[in-house]
Amino acid sequence: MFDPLQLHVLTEVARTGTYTAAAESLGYTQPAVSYHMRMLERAAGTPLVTRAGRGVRLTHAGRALAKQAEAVLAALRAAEDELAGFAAPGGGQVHLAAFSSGCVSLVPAALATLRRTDPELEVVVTQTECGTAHELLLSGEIDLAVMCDLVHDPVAEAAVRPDPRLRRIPLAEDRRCVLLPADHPAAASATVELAQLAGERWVLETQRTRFLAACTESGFTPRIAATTDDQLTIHCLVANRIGLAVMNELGVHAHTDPRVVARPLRDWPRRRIFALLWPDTIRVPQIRALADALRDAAGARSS
Amino acid sequence: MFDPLQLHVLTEVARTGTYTAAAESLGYTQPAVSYHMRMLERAAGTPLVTRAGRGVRLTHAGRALAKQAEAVLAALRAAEDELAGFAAPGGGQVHLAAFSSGCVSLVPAALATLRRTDPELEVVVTQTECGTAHELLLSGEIDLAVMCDLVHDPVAEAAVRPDPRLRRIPLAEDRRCVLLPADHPAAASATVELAQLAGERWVLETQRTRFLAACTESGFTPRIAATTDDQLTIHCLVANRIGLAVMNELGVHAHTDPRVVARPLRDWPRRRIFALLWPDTIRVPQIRALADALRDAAGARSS
DNA sequence: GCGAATCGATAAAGGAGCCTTATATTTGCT
DNA sequence: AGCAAATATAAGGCTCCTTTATCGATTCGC
Repeated sequence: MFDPLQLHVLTEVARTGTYTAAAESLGYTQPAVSYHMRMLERAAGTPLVTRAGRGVRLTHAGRALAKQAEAVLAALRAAEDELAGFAAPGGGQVHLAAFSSGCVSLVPAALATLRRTDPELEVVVTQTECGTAHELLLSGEIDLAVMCDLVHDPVAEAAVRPDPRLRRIPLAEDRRCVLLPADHPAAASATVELAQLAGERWVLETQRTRFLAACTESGFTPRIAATTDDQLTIHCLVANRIGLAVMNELGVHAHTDPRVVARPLRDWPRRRIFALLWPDTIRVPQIRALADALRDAAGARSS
Repeated sequence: MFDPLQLHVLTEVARTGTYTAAAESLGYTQPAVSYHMRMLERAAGTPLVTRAGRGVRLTHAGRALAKQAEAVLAALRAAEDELAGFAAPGGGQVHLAAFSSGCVSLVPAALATLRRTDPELEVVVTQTECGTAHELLLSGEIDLAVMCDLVHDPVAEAAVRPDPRLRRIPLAEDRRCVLLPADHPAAASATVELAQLAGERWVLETQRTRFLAACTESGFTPRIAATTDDQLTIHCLVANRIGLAVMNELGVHAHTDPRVVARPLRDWPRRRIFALLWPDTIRVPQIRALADALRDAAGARSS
């Protein structure tokens, strides 16, 4: 395998026509060029230059190799150019996957922070379920996953047990909230209890087994006013007093209607939000910056 | 500039997934791979791998660089492949230019020799006048020129005065011959004198000033039977007794008709045939082989 | 033609880089 | 918990690279 440094020397010799000029152009001394050309000729197995009066002439083999050398050096420059994007302080790419609620709250906040601190950093965001985010992290397609686990939820808990080799960065705890009109009596207290709201009408998502079970535990059966899975629709229905709703705390902040407030449910299992990554990748500045921004975003939200 | 050895290490790490396997594949020890990857990361300015349990994982920068590394290594392999043709013992190319008479005599003989001694060597032959061959040699487009100078010919001598930096390899001395039927009385002697042939009819080339002047010196004016510049036509005309002809010794051997013989003219200026090349290029095996073959061909012809 | 200047070749010495052996540390599997 | 496997680190030895100094060859100007 040819040494690209020597190939560079060859191209300079070809360009300038003398060893001395090539040496000056390369910042070397003339004997260094002489040495490298000799080594290159030994590697090539054939003379590459011949003395011609004061300077040197390239042989046919020398001209052919010089031409190939240009291609090699161009490929090396291309590699350097591409890596310059990664190595640039604050630049580069980082790949992130997050579940839906995280995408509308933590991720935008973190990206807003990064826009100030690392304006050149490009974050590639993918919205997926927690299970596929975990897969993507294992396969290396993403650098960081924002996930959640549902404490005491036997179904979901089995799905998102993270690989023990991965590192968790706790971000926030997500409380289940009741969405209710701002002038509702229960809005007066900081938290609410399900039993207080036994007589209300409800706007529910399709996935409602946990909620119904909790109502049963509290001794009532909820009256259903509407069913929708769209978070924004739920907000509007509550604002127009169609009924109350339950929603994850993270989703609450995505849409702020003055007529609607959210009050956490007391004694409800909390959802833990955390980032997941390979332990050593925190050394990569881009990943570190994103992880820090996520932590900041979560901290600002919880305060 | 990245070290291609380290880029090779990177591609092997990417392929195998572990340093140990990459080291074995490369014939190194594991610490050597570890060292090179560390150096490569320092050159790249960003982490390229992260530990993932027992093995390592490439970062996005690492994967990008590995991809570029493939291109660099491919370019290096291409350079090696191309040079293999030049470095192969006996293979490669050599570029030659020769004047017309040389092309039909010395060059074919030399190439026949090379076909035996260096069957893989490719000789690129260009037929040019001596002046342009000299130019091509100076510009480096050819490696070797077969030329002639006309002793005592003031016109031609000025045109082909070779650059003093070039080296001459004498090949042969070319005598001017008379072409005559085999049963002609003058064919009995080894050489002929122009005065013997005062009564003959002649087949002449367009360029005939030298010959006419010589006839005048010998005291007669030749009778012209035909005029042509084609060497083969001249041969045929002589064979069919249309007339006699004068021809350079080199051209005589291009066509052997049993009815025709050539006899050198006495007291006629000789043409010196020589090869011209840059002094150091004789180190190149291909050029050396061709020069030797030309010398052999000239020696065999003169004997 | 002859001397000065320029260019390449070579030798020796100092230093940097690279590979190895040996050992420690981390991780995964049973 | 303990063994196996993989990476990280340290130190030694060897090679390669660059420089300084000098010589030989060639060119160009007077």
